[in-house]
Amino acid sequence: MAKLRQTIETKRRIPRQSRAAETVAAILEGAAQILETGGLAAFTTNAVAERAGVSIGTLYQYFNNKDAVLLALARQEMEVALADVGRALADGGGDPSLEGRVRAMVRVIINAFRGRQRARKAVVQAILAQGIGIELMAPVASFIAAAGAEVGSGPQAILPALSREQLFVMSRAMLGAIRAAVLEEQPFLRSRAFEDEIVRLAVSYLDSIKADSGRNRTTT
Amino acid sequence: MAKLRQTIETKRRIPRQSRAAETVAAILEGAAQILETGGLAAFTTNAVAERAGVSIGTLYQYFNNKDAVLLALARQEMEVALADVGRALADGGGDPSLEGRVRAMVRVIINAFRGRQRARKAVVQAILAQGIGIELMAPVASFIAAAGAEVGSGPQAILPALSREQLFVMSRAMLGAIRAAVLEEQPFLRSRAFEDEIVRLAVSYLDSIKADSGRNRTTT
Amino acid sequence: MAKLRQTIETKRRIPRQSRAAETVAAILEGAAQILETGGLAAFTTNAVAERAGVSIGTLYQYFNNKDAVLLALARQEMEVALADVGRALADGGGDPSLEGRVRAMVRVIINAFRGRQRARKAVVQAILAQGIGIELMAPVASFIAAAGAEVGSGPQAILPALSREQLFVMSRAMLGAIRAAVLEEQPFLRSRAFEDEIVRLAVSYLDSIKADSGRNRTTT
Amino acid sequence: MAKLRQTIETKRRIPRQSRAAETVAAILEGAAQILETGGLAAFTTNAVAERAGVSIGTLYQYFNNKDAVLLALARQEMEVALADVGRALADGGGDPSLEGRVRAMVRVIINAFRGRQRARKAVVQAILAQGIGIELMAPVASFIAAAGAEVGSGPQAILPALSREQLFVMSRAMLGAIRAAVLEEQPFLRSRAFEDEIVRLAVSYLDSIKADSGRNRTTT
DNA sequence: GATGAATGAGTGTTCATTCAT
DNA sequence: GATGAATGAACACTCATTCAT
Repeated sequence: MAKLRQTIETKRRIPRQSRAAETVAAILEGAAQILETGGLAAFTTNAVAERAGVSIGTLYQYFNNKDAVLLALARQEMEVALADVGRALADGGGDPSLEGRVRAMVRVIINAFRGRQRARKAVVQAILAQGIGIELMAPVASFIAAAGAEVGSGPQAILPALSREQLFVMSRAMLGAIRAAVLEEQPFLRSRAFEDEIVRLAVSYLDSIKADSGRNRTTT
Repeated sequence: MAKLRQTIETKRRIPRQSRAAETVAAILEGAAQILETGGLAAFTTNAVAERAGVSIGTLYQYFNNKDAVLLALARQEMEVALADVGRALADGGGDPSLEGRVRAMVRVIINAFRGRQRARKAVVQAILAQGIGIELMAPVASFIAAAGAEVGSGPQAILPALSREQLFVMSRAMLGAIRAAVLEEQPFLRSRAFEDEIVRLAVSYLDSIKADSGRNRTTT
Repeated sequence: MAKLRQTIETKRRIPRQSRAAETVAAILEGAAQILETGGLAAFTTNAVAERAGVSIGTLYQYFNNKDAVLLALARQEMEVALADVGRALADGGGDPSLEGRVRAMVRVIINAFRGRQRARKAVVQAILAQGIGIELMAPVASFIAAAGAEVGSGPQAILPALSREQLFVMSRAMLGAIRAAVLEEQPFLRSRAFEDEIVRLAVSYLDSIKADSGRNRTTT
Repeated sequence: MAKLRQTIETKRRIPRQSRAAETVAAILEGAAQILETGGLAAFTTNAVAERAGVSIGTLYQYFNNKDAVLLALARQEMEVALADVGRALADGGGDPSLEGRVRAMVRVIINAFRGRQRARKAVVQAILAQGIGIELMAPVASFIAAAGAEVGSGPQAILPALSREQLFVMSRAMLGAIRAAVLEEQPFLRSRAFEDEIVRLAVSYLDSIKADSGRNRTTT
């Protein structure tokens, strides 16, 4: 990390050829594996290159510096997670009620944190350690905001539009509770009781907002 | 950090004499200042020793390794924060209602994270980066649990006893949201709107539990 | 060399103790030996440290970076050379005439270039490769200027004050010719004939200036 | 540069075809531009190839290694400079007197060093950094020697034949002074005053030789 | 012939830790 | 007990060079 001279710029080489694309994929996979196995402490460029089966020079042909690898990995994971959450919110896994959708999302998030736990943890930490976190979170936030708005609009308009702070509190509270359970390796992580409480947290919060909103509107 | 060869063991020297205690305090203060000024990247043992006004050799006379310094700092901060939270929950800062107590606690936590923001952020990250986080969080969790139980019991029993999962979800959700705001350096961290939403989160959740509990009891 | 972040600043540690002074001396001696043996290409910090009999860490405790070592070596050599030239100019080695003084200086310079030829060459090149050359040359130039003025003043005022360009041309012409003979390993380097020609170059040039000066003054 | 394993040998490919010749020219032009823009530090084979608009593989098809490119560039520049000096000495730019010819030559040399100053500086340094300098200088020296002899002989024999040492001292003194002005980036490089002094240096030296020579011949 | 992806030895530099004084 | 000079393993990163396509 040290003194990263060239921050997030263009990658040294834009992979046009299929071989190059494979190489990039291999490096990211190697990076994830290293993080998973040894955490951030083991995440050295040489280790990543070796695990990826490429030379250190090749790694640097595609990534400006160590952080760029981490950042790319973070983006990749983000996108996958976002798509999953999006699907969950869209249909609720068969139960289109507010509770159904929230419950589907909770399951997705728990599972997201289960695979490659350490890798994700390391990525999150590393990202936050720099200023980049906020930038990366932006799409997540706007996505959830959009999804929230969607849930809250339509014919039976379940929800009013959420404020910036409300969006933040709800998303971070849920994520925080789930992440803590994962990191602390709580035995009830996969239990129905835990899932119920997360859902209760979200639904009761949204209900409270709706109630307030209604009161404000009909104050006549 | 690197290859920390000796994990958390016994400190080399237990400060019994006043001068020794002062030295330890100076080192921890130096550590906090370094973290505050330059973040985790600037946190080197040599820098800490210099800022503390002691030699590097002296630092190693009181701390086994770099991590031990970080850990000691984390413990120190924890204890202070815990005492503050305890006081807040006990009286609600003048408003003994449930909402009053929750609001008082939220303020305390936010403020706890506010002073020396960067130092705390760095401590949190560093602690999480190792396995130590869970161990350190344990007393906090149990404290909040105990406090929660206290709030929920007694003469006017505002709350039913919370289940293990409920205590976990509530405490971690609140802490998670606040911590995220700190780590992401959200501008609304100190705003009334943010505080309101945290309070809403906690109160609506507890209300929901109470409602359920009532229904279960008086099956009507 | 690469991206020297901190240019010429304060050394990391100012050697106060005798041991430290010895270490610095050992490093500079090691640097000179490495340059002498393998030229600039062999001049790596690790090689210097090893030759000096210290660890690489110790080297960096006294020098900010690779260039700082080179610069310190250059300064050291400069000072020695300057003192020698100064003595030669002062007394002419027994012959206080202009020619006597110039001849004494020529001998000193030839000898200066003979010892550790490659080391000096490398130092000069390295110094010039950066912007530092001019800065370093400044004291040399002013010294020669002062010496020249001294030679040219006094009772029998042999010389008028030299202009900036005249000082430059005379010093560089002499140095250039001698250096070329050294670098090209000319067989006549130590011959009387060569010395005579260098002296002729200097003396005839100075005479020409004196003649011009006289003409300008007495134009009535 | 590093460990140049294969020194100056035969080029891999002698450009016989026009396209090949163009490629070589493009590479040398690219090399000059890179040196001019970023100095020796920026002079990497990849950078040169890219600037030249060819692939790195193609560069290595025409040049054995990095140094070969530098050497070829140096030779090219030398030849041009030599031709210019020859013309200057031949006619003196209209003033066929000794001073006229010398002045014409000085101007040519200064101008030779002026265009693409940084590129030339880098070439000179790089060349000197290896043992190649002497080899390359040889033709220059012998050329000037021949020219000097020519000036000093013939019908109106302005000069006696110069000795080996005299030729050496005169040519190297002039070149040395000019080169130093270029390398040190002296502001007066293009000034009339500087040119005057170089001319004075050469003419006064030659006059001194002539005077001596006359004295020796006509002991009177 | 040309390409450019891949290589990997090598370099400068940091910093946790030790131990002689 | 305190000091701080010394240590050296480890790391991020570069770039000359090769060779399969």
